[in-house]
Amino acid sequence: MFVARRSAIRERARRPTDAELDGIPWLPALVGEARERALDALQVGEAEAGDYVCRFGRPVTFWFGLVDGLLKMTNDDSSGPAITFTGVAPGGWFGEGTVLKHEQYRYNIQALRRSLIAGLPVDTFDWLLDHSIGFNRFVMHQLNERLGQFIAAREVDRLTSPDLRVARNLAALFHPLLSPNVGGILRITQQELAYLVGLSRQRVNEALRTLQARGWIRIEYGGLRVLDLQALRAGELD
DNA sequence: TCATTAAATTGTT
DNA sequence: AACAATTTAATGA
Repeated sequence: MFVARRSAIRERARRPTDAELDGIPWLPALVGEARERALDALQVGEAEAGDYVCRFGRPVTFWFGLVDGLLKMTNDDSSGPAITFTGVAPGGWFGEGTVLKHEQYRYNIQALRRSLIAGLPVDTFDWLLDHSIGFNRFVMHQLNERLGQFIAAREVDRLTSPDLRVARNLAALFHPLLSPNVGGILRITQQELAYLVGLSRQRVNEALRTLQARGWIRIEYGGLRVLDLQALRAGELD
């Protein structure tokens, strides 16, 4: 329903299971009718690596969240090279800005690996905004945090040290509020991280070893473990 | 459950 | 970019 490969739409949306619902961080904030409406309207769909969840210029149909997998948010690459803005880890929801204004999507969301996407239709989103204080609180908090993210991203872009850029990007992926479900371990390959940060895999590999030597992370097969989130977010090297 | 094989990921040049 | 080494996943007895 809402996952497209190239231009073909694949129709495979279904109702979320209980386990998948547990991965939706704003659901506990809803009570009564609001909760019922949300449960009734929520859909989930699979996205293969490389699939687009939403594309630049398309009309807004859903507010999206990531249940499992990894996504990246990029700009429109029709007039230049693609630039990755940020990664989305499980538990993260995105697009509320454009959903609020009923505009077109201003970016692409692409799956970096097989992912499970949840979608809330815009009309349900609107209704919840009008009727649920808990929902408003979540969205407002989310907007505020995202603003902080973009300000921080400008600092990260200025960093000359690849090691620090990798560190800050990891910290962003681990953001506890936008990604509440990533407790301690982040399953991301060095190749994926390279795409995300905009460095070669070799350089990312080297950076990760530096960070590991510092005791900030521990490299594991197919992912890594964050040992010192505070250092990744603000720590200095040398 | 274990051994074998294929696939994915990491480490190096 | 290519290659080798390592780890995981899949398969079948």
